Amino acid sequence: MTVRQITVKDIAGKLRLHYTTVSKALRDHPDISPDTKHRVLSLAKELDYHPNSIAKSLKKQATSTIGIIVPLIKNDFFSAVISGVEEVAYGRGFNTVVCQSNENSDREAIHVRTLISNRVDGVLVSVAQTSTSCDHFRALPKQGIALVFFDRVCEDINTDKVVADDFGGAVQAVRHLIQSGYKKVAHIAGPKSTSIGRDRCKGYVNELKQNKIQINPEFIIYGGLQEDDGVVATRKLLSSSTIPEAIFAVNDPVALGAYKEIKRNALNIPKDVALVGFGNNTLSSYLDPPLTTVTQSPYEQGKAAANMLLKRIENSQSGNPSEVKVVETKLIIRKST
Amino acid sequence: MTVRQITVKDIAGKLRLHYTTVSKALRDHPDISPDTKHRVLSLAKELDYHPNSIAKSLKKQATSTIGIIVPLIKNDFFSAVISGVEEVAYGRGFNTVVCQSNENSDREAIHVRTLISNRVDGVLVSVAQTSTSCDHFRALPKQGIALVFFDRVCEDINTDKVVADDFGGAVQAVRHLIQSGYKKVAHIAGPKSTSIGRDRCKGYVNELKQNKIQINPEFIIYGGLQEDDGVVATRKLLSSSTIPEAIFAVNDPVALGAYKEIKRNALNIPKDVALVGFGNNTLSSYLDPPLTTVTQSPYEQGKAAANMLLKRIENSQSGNPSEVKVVETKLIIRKST
DNA sequence: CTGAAAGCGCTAACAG
DNA sequence: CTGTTAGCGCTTTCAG
Repeated sequence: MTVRQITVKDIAGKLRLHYTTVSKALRDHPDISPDTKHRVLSLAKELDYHPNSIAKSLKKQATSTIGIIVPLIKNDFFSAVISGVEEVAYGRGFNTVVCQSNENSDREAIHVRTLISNRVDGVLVSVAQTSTSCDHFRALPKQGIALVFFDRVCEDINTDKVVADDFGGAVQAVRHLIQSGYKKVAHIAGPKSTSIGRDRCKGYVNELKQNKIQINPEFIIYGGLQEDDGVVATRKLLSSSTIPEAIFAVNDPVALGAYKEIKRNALNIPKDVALVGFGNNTLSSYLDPPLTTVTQSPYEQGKAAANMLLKRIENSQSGNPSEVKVVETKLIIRKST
Repeated sequence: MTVRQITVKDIAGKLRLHYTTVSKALRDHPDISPDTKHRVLSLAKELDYHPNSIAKSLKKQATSTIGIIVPLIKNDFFSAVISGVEEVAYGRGFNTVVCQSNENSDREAIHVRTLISNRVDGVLVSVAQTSTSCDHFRALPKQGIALVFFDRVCEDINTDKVVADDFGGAVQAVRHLIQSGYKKVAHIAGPKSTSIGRDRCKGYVNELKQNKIQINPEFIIYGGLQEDDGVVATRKLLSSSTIPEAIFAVNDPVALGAYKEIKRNALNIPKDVALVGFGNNTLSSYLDPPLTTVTQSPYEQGKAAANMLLKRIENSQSGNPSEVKVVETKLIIRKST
């Protein structure tokens, strides 16, 4: 007993009209008389007619759908970005499809392929940390699909981007540590393959130099972007010959790992080791002590990215040069420093 | 310079074959000779052919896509459910579309309509707290679209469901409080319109009765499911004539609100007021003191719900009676009690 | 104002 | 083994 869904033909049949007439009436086309429009509309409601957007998309060669690829939705930075994107997309009649890469490059490539097959009109992406190459994204522009990166971007692909001021945020964080009197400041850095990893590390190095502090290579530990990576890096730092007085972590999940490992060693934050994160994830304000960190307005980033993408979609012919939007960051000082 | 995407016809033209032959070759149909298959496949790769799933779906009258409607993805209970759903959906060749209701019944109804228009094969939903009526979901089964509820379910719609043992979990939580010596146990209850609100409240009432403790109506405060609701309810409890010795909150976000309000009043948890949540959200283990709560295996719930849904989709004709799967809950005792 | 015809890209049934 | 034909549900163009 498969239920066949109602189509324009069904309603045309009952009304003894041609189905194209019905189609026009449903779309409020000026051709059609108010009377027939009314009859069509009321029968449509009565029969519970739902237009088939599959068919419409096929005909129109456009789906009014955008894809969003993020590493992990449970990271509340990304959840907030998604909400921002939805806000503007829905407001302009677009739908969204959210895809998680799980920080996995292969999964990411599969999502790209699926989104192309589903003929989305545009894609927003924040790159997985295991994606050393960005080649799998090139298919998008090649297929005429708009592409905007946010947060973790691919520098060697020439498209619009939205990023936080990663360099500036890192500078603020490190400056605050130095001004608070910490001399031996270490950095748990993100993967060199990610833009945020590189830029935040540059900010760290730059600010130390500004303060004429010698860069100690043992104080820069490279790793991933998750909690576990913070644990591992901190273990290394705490077992080295000179223990740092303060740690600047590439992001809040990593800072959380550091936090746990520092506590596990029965050390006091900030007396023994001060700690700064990046991202202002919800969790950070609940730690004991609450974490000093850098906000990066994820909701605004999401809205900005969606607006850029829709602009590209709506005038796809224009070859405007690509834009990079940088959103402000701000240091939030709490008790961990 | 709109880029037209490659179709079967393009590759057929270059190979001087009929496009249906190409279509079959692409799908590895036994009709086609290995030689032509090979030529087709390699040209497809060379031209960067991406099959148009829109067209395929239209023809097949099936999209291999399931929709998931959740209140808020930033709640990590739901993020974890989504991951579980994705795990099984991807494994069986299905795609997912994640929709947030933002706890808003109207938004939820819009999502339902959009999903129907997009002809998804099935929908998974956890109901928004403002949805007092479930009527907007009835269109789904009526249109022949499979429907499975999880976590927050609609009891008056006859479909498959996956729920935690809400009653049992509440009983465990309250029993633990009583056994720990707390006599005056209050409950911050969820909306009566939600299944979790009702069932957890029943568990609370039941366990008090089991212990011959008089139910004090002033100790049951009804509210929503978010942090703010916990704040408001706690304010009420703390300003009443008799202050409770312990609070059982309907879920972790509400418990978090309670936690904040208790601390704001400079009261000690658990000495002045003990606190139990429900859900084991990530945050709960980081509070000070860490929160005693009830786990409900969100990842497993997601997998179970997806499996039930796919089973319905794959044998849509069979009118098997609807199933309700109950997943175990377990009390996690931390320092807040 | 309404109807007819064509086509979006694909698959399925049937013919050669 | 390959080709032909028809059609999924809709929109668009052109006739009536």
